[in-house]
Amino acid sequence: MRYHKISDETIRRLPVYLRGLHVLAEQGRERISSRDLADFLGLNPWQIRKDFSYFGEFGTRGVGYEIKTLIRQINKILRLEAVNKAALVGVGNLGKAVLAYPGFKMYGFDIVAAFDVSAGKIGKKVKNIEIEDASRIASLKRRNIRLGIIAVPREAAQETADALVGAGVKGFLNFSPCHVTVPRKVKVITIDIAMDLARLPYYIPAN
Amino acid sequence: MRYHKISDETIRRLPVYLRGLHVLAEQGRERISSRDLADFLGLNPWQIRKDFSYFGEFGTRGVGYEIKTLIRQINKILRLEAVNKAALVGVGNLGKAVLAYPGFKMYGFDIVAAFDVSAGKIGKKVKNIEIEDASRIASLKRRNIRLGIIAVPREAAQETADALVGAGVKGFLNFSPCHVTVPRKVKVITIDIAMDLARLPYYIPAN
DNA sequence: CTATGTGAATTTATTCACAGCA
DNA sequence: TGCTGTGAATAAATTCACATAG
Repeated sequence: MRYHKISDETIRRLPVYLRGLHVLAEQGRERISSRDLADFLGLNPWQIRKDFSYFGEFGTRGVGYEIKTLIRQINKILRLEAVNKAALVGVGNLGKAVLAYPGFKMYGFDIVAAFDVSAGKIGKKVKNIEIEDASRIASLKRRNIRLGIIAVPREAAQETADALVGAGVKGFLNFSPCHVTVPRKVKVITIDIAMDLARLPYYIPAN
Repeated sequence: MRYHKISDETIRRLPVYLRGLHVLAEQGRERISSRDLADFLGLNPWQIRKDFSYFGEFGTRGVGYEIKTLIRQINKILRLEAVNKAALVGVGNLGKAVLAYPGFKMYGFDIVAAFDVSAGKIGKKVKNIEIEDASRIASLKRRNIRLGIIAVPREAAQETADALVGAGVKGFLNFSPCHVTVPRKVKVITIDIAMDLARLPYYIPAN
């Protein structure tokens, strides 16, 4: 294997592989071929082999890939080996759903703090996490929390992002439907569920 | 302008443009240049001009684009001109957040039905929508609902997808963390919020 | 004989650079 | 002069095809 910078598209697919591999591991499966994995994930075998080849040779010719090895390697590439602590800002409907979402654990995420501006929510507990005043976001720095999740109304998104960046947060998921400006070094991934729905009618025949 | 099949990447960006243009329109702005729009959205001007050029010439050289015209044209391309009715399956935490999410209205979506399997939920109302028994999904056919949103646990995702397809649903958002198999003609867009969070640590410097 | 790993070919997407219109 | 619209150039991603290892 030669050196390659792993492309963003490959990085985007790694969690997809990881998700599928975890399901297969739970089912007690130990090995899988690129073809079977492709069928399971709805992708194609070349893509999978090419992606895997970017970060090493883990398969056995004539046999396939060992699932545990793959999981370990992908976790390593994505830096998911240690637990990643994250903070949520905005405990509305979406924020609560995020707190309750069971899927983060598989990737080693732990949401350990939650903030809101509403006096009615501050001090209450949701999923065993006490909601703190959003003005205390700065405390994330000494708590060594480097990931954030923004689930506030659009108008408050930029100031929330600024506060998180000020608190030393290095990357966050932004559920607010707008672009937020951050320093070059900070990574933002924006999710807008309505936007994804919005391109569905395009793909549907007129009648 | 010559004929071009509009690429999937361009289609993916159209809702982003739409979202920004709506905000600008609300602010009372009437015209905008590709450069200013690019700054506002965190994209670059060439991309925007190229994308717009795929479906017509709407700008005025030396001036820019009229916001209302752009909104109308993008809505037309994405088939968002008429109201699109949608049905939700799975009224858990995420499902409730989806029902309460205000962002769908901008794109002309109206969630008009909700289903769940839990006896404790059936018959109750959430956001003015009565939760129906999931076994009644077939009724979507005569109600002429062609879009679905799946927010059920992974184990139930495939059977839910099958039920929706059986009820004539042509496309759906899948929030369940797995691939679902559907006929060629049906479009599925999968959103897994944990997967997006999972690629964040990769982009964050080790320390 | 099977399934990986990977250069090469192809396709697709982005960026550039500038002609042309207001 | 300012900004659009778009071919051409570049870059990136996907797909193929097959040599190679077990």
